[in-house]
Amino acid sequence: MGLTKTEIFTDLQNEIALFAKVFGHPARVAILEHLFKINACVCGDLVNEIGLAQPTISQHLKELKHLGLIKGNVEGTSVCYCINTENWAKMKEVMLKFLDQDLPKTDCC
Amino acid sequence: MGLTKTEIFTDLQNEIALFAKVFGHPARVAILEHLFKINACVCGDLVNEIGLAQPTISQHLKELKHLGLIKGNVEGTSVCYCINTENWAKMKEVMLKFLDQDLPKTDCC
DNA sequence: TTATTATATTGCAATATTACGATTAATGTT
DNA sequence: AACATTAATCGTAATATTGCAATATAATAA
Repeated sequence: MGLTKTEIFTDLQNEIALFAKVFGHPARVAILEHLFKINACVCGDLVNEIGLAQPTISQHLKELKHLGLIKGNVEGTSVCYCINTENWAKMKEVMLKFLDQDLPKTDCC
Repeated sequence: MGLTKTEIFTDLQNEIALFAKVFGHPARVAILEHLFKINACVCGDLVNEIGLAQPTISQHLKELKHLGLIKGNVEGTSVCYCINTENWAKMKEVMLKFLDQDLPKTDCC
């Protein structure tokens, strides 16, 4: 059906999946890495930086913004993007708790 | 097109996206959490534990196994699954490096 | 051998995602 | 006002994902 049955999972499980999903495309990974590298607002050059068409980048930015991981600020004709550090920290906390599970080294099978 | 242009991204960006993608579904998150909680091989009861049909669970397990995050061990008529701790640690390293980027608190926009 | 049990595979329908051309909207420039 | 620039939105085609019924496979039990 292509329709995820979110209702049978916990809120936390769905939240983890939503965050993970947004990282599940290399373009969005690249966008975020660029924003971290530049460490400032980036206006415009994301389309040049990543090799995808402008509407495609715009779509990826929308998803990142929708989850609150980046902020967009209108600056004249262009829009400047940067990491939303507060929300990034919140996301990180959730994801680290999930990833940081550990088991004794003894594999059972 | 629905076809991710992996060739324009770095290997690392694609690797991060692949790991993230597999976490991008709550059923797979739930399966992993269960395996960590039980802390042993789990035979059979994953279908009961998660509320999805057997073929669906089997498909999710296949994806997790394909990325090397879990192991399956045939035990009579059933198959027992557990976390592949080595590969989990490797994945964690990659993902932590990506998530653990930090910026000064001063938001630019 | 025949049945039983447990899991995998196949096939398919419904929905989601990715990508981009064309267009629109908003602002700045002349 | 007319034009230029930049980014968002719309529409659409191609592909991917999700979920499950039906079936196949594999091991054990009777």
